[in-house]
Amino acid sequence: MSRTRPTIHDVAREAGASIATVSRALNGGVVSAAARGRIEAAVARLGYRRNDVARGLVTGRSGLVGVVLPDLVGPLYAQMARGIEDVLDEHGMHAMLVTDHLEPAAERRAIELLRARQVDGLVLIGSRLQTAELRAAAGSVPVAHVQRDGPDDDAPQVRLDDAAGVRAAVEHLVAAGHRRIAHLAGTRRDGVERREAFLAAMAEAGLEPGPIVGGAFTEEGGEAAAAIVLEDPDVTAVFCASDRMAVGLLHAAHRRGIAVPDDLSVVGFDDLTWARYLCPPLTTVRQPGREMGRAAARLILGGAPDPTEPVLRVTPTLVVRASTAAPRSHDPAAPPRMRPRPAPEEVIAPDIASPP
Amino acid sequence: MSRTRPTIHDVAREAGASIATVSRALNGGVVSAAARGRIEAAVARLGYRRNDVARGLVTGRSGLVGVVLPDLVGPLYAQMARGIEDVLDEHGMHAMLVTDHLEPAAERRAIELLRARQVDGLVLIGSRLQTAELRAAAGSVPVAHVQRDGPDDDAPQVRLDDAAGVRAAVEHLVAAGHRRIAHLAGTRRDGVERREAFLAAMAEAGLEPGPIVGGAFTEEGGEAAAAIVLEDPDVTAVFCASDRMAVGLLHAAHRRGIAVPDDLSVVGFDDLTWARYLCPPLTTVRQPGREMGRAAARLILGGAPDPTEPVLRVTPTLVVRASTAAPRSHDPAAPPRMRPRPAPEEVIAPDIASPP
DNA sequence: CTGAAAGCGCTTACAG
DNA sequence: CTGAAAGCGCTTACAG
Repeated sequence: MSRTRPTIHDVAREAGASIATVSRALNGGVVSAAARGRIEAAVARLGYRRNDVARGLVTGRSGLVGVVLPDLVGPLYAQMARGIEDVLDEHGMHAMLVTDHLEPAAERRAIELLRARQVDGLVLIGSRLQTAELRAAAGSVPVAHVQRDGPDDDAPQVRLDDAAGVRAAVEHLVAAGHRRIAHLAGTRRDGVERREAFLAAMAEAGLEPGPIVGGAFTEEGGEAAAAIVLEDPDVTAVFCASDRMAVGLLHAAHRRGIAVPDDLSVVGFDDLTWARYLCPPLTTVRQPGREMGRAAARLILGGAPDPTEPVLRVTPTLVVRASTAAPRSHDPAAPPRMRPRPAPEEVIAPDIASPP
Repeated sequence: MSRTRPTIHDVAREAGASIATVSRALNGGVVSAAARGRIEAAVARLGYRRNDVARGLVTGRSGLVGVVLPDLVGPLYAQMARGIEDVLDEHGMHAMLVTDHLEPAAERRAIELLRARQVDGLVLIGSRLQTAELRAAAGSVPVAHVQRDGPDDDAPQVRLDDAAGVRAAVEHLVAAGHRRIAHLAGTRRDGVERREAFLAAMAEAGLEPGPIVGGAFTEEGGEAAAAIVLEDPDVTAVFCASDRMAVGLLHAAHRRGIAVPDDLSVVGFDDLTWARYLCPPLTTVRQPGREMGRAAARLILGGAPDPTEPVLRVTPTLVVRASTAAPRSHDPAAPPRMRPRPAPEEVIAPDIASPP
């Protein structure tokens, strides 16, 4: 049992062939049946495995696609990564994932690190880099974007059809009878696009938009924005630019004794895995992360992108659950809308002793 | 603008030095200040980046740790991955993540793929492989396990102190006044260990264990198991081996009109990110995934493991939320426990047309 | 402090 | 069908 792993030379010696012949046998080249047999036997006997790093050095292809994404813990990006892996797998390639936590400096570092590892392509999720910064970091490595946050250029990208999703959400609320609809808007690029789509959809419905409050795409952002929106007593529905903001809104509403959906209808955006478990289960626009990942991987593998239309749009789906309903009729005799409840308690046990 | 990336030879020529000197300059070796200056200028001018693949070939170290994990979409494993990256980062190393979706064949493939990429170590999360299978696949690459599902051997591993978590959960329920406590048990190894810990904790409390039903660690598994457990009218509390099972139980209880926590207290296990958003927010045992990942990475980087005690135990925390309360007193005049409610509706909009 | 040379483990024309 | 040779981009003793 040698300490060091067998190389192609060991196989060649064991099989009585040259390393060139072993290499050909290993890669499906033309080799006599006899030689192939001896080589396969030697490989098995030695437990030989090809060193893909050395191979990549000479072929100039690593078989790796670098993926930089904000994080893995939010289910959406993880689903995108899964979609990328789906199609890479079909091509015998693999993904190398690096997170940047939405920091441009970290994104640049991630790209350079991936480049140093000789990735054959790069999928950037939610990239914030400008065209020039990106060119400097990625050099000549092919890049495909998913829901790019920075400005477009001719790099191929897949985007959600945000406008279609927003329109479906607004139409759903309008059809239910809502007239004054507020919006919790995100400050990132897709948040801005959703906000514009919200305004367009409201105009299309012949309605004045309700209050619009911007914030981070997070629970806290949603809670802060909700505090403002809920001041307006005529608002009967809120469209949130993300599920996480919707959670914050749900909290704020609960705290103020506003019942969802009886007093207030709420629509989210993304359909994160837990959206169906919320209280009440959230009506939301589903972002098909896995498919978006698949599409991006195909853009990378597909070779030259179509320069006339580098944007591939993916269509979202409205999922109707229990957080939306018809507005309560404006009966002045109806019970007051605000009846404060205590905040939900959460206690973390100070300590659990391990057994000694 | 050359089509091909500059190599160390280009830098050497540009700087009027040998590639050996350039290499030393790049790696912090002894180099005259003058040479260093010329080399740095040349690197900047050419936009040179070291090829880490070539470097790895000669140094025999890739700077990569392979991580194989069940999936990325469940937040727990993603958190473990994040913890691994935390400490790898501190050492200038990186993780390469491959998912196996709980399939042993996929796990073996993942390990071999990672080995072909010359990873310097392997972190296996929830590995199901036997000692011999693992040895065959991993060869001489150092391995550290997290919550290994297969049998132990002398490979270093980090495990949750499942028993301590279970004990805290049971003590919490007993202290609240519960006497008949059921258990939804998982069938994986940690599920079995939690089940045994449940029996031990009940015995310690001087109580008969309530019904114990096994199932998969999933929402469906929980729902199926719940159907059986809820047949027992004396059960006032259920301890679930995972949060996902608890979700299934919550659904089943809701469908039967059993109020949580008024009629039934529920405790989960894991504290997945959304556990706090459940209806009601779930009391659960928090599994510190990120810390477990950190610990595993340290095990890999730390060199020789301690063969006398290869298991590193991590302590969980009980998080008390709103799904547990004192049992309702057994007043025969109390309203009946069962009042069926309609299942929550979920409708997926058939289609959203994209703009043409 | 510096450079020529060997070598990491492979693939790929090029002759035979 | 097969092998000797060159080379992928780097690092590292070894002399100087």
